Amino acid sequence: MPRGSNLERVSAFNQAVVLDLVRRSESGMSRVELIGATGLSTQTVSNIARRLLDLGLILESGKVHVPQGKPRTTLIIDPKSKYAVGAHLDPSMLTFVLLDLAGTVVHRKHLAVVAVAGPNETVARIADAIEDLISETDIERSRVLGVGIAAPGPIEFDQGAVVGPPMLTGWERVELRESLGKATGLPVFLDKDSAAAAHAELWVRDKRSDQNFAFVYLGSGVGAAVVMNGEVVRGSSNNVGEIGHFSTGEGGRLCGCGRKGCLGISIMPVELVNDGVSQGILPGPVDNSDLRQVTDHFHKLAALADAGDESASALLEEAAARLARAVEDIANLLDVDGIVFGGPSWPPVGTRYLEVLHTALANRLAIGMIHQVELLGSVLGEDITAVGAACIVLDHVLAPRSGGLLLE
Amino acid sequence: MPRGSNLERVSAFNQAVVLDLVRRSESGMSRVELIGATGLSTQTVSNIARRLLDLGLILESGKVHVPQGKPRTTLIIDPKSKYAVGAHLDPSMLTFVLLDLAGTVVHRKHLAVVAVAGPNETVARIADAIEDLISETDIERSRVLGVGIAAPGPIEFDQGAVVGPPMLTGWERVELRESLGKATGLPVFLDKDSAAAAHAELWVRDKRSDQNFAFVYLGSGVGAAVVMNGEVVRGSSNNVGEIGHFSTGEGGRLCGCGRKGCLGISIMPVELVNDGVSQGILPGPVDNSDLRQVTDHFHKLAALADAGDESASALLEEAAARLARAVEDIANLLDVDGIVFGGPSWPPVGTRYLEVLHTALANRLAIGMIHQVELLGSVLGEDITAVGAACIVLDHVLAPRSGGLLLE
DNA sequence: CGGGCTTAGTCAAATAAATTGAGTTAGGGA
DNA sequence: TCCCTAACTCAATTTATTTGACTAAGCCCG
Repeated sequence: MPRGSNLERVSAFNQAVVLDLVRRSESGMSRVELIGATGLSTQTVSNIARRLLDLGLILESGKVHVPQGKPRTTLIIDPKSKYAVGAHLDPSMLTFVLLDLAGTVVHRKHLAVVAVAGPNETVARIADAIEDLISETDIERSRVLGVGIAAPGPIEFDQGAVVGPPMLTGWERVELRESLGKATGLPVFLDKDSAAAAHAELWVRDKRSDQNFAFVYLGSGVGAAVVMNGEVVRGSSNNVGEIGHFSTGEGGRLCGCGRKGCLGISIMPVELVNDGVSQGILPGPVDNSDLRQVTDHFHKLAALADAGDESASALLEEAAARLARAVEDIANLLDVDGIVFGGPSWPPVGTRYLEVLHTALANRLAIGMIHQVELLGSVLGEDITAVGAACIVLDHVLAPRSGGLLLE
Repeated sequence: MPRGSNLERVSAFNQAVVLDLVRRSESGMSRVELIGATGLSTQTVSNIARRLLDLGLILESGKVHVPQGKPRTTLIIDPKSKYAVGAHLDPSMLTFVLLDLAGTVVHRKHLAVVAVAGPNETVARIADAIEDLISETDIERSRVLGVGIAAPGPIEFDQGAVVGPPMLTGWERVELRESLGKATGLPVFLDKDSAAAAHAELWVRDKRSDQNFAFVYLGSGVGAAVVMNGEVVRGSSNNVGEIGHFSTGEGGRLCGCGRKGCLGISIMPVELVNDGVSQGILPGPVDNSDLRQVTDHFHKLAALADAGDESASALLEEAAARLARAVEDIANLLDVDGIVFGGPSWPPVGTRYLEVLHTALANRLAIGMIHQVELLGSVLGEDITAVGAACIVLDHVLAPRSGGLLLE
């Protein structure tokens, strides 16, 4: 439904715009700079600054001397005013981070996933971990805005439920948002791991409203997220980016879906590790259900390749080539100005994959004649998903969204 | 840049929202209905309605009697108040339509493309055709808001230039917007054929802000457009949807890019026709550069298949199967709630393709367990692109865009 | 070292939008 | 005919941004 807007919305939106600018600026912003950046009048910015100061969200820090005239008063975010918890429910590991308003990780925590534990028990363990995470710092609980939790897709966003991630047995339709909300007493935001990672990336990169990129997420499986005009695209059910069965051209491993060369099966760590074992590159056997062990072996495989093992390199390069084919299609379809790669499985193989990607995609992109398409590894490491989950909370509460102006 | 908003913007936006609702409603809307649909207050809607009446854009038509109380006054768009020209620059044909504000085609015109004529001469012919299109009706020129022109991608949107469509020789970097603007004295909007078609589809379908669909455009080649939240996604350079080299799995024709089974080469009419000729299904030879002839033969091929010719059917079904593979990937990536097919080459093969698509994609979509993904043929026929080009003009001038609330 | 200049930012009044509440209009039913 | 309801409008109020006058804080220069 196309809905109207009103003054209250405008006010809230403008305040969010200003707060967001201050929050994202490395070293604070003066009121004049905000005027330039927002297009708002002097007085409006002055009023909004006053309001945010009263709310305790921002602080007046030093002054910046300009060649002439009165020095500018720098406004900075008060990092200690609000916090957000981010959790990453990965089949191989549970990660928790506590972020302050400036986006700094204040505290973090890891927990092993107990495969036999059912959802109920796991939710209780997550709630306990979050409780510990907060209490181990001296932060007042009331300053915590909420909990963001990232899980493998697909998800039922409206119900806040995990539907049945391939690697988590017994997790068919678990209403994570409600149960975790009850257990913690905090607002809970559930989202896909890839979408969370894209939020983290969006936070780290320059915030420009004209940002268009796809985020390719490598974890136990593969997923993607799409960022258009500086916002993570949500799709009709918040399940954008299910690229596990993307076609990667001819040949390849036989996928469970009955076809060959699906992207997921071509680059999943567990598959590469199994091939590595059967080719005698890695020591075996590997228990495929023990994802911690798979991850370790995957790191070993990458290390071997880096050390010059030809067979290990060949395995990884075949995977990267298939990834390149999928990325080419994604870039051509979406007309992005960059593809960012990240996720738990990215760091060990990132450098190698990027080389293959650059070579494979040179002159391959349809929009190549109009503009460049950058290929980048995320600067964020293995915590990216949990950090992103916390960013979702911060963004939801604080950030200006284009739809935020509309009524209802 | 994240920019603020102000009251003036809100006012203009709300007015656009109301006008858009009235324009899209089949039989008009009363003020109360508008209040419900927009979330605005009684008085605001009353004021906006007054303003639009004064501008002559809407009319008070009849009254609707409700069980009790004062009857509702129906507001309808005044179709004759404004018009827009839509042009479709296709390698095989030039199409022109004149749309009124209600979206009805008031007048249309076709022109053969003269292959040997260069861009300059063609632009002059287009301008003449537009002049004729308007003057052949008794519509005042001042009521024409502008000209939308759809061309095969990729395009340079900022310069309003066609870059070099595969089928139009001599059209490297032609600044169509400027030259046509000078020739006609009207504002010109250049866009990709697939994006234009998506605009037309968006106009015809229920306008719901939660619309998410991909439009697959079959013309001389293949393209796509993406609609998210009721808006056509523009990408970083307005070149979303270059899916000509999408991978469609194993095998297939050898593409000019050196790989097999690219989507474009797999379903382009010219390729299917050539195969039809070489297999003796169609009479030959066919001059591949004469796209009118190719189109005719393509229709013949479809007719043969419909008449029961096994070889013709096999050709088309192989093409449809490859299209299905690409569509699966697109749907999974974008989490759309539907895929709409259309474009000049769609009508003859639509029914047949849809059957194949339905069968091929049943149980194939990752989001299938969350929600249905509809596969639909566009109800708009061969004029869809030209109509869409005109819709772009109307939308640009009249429709509320989420970004329209922001300053600058 | 004080006046002039420039830039940053605030106070107060004006403006413009939506909202609120009272009042009017137009029908149906008892 | 009177009462009730729903649709709509008029007038006053609220709330946001904007505009214009003013203050604050530094530098330059005579």
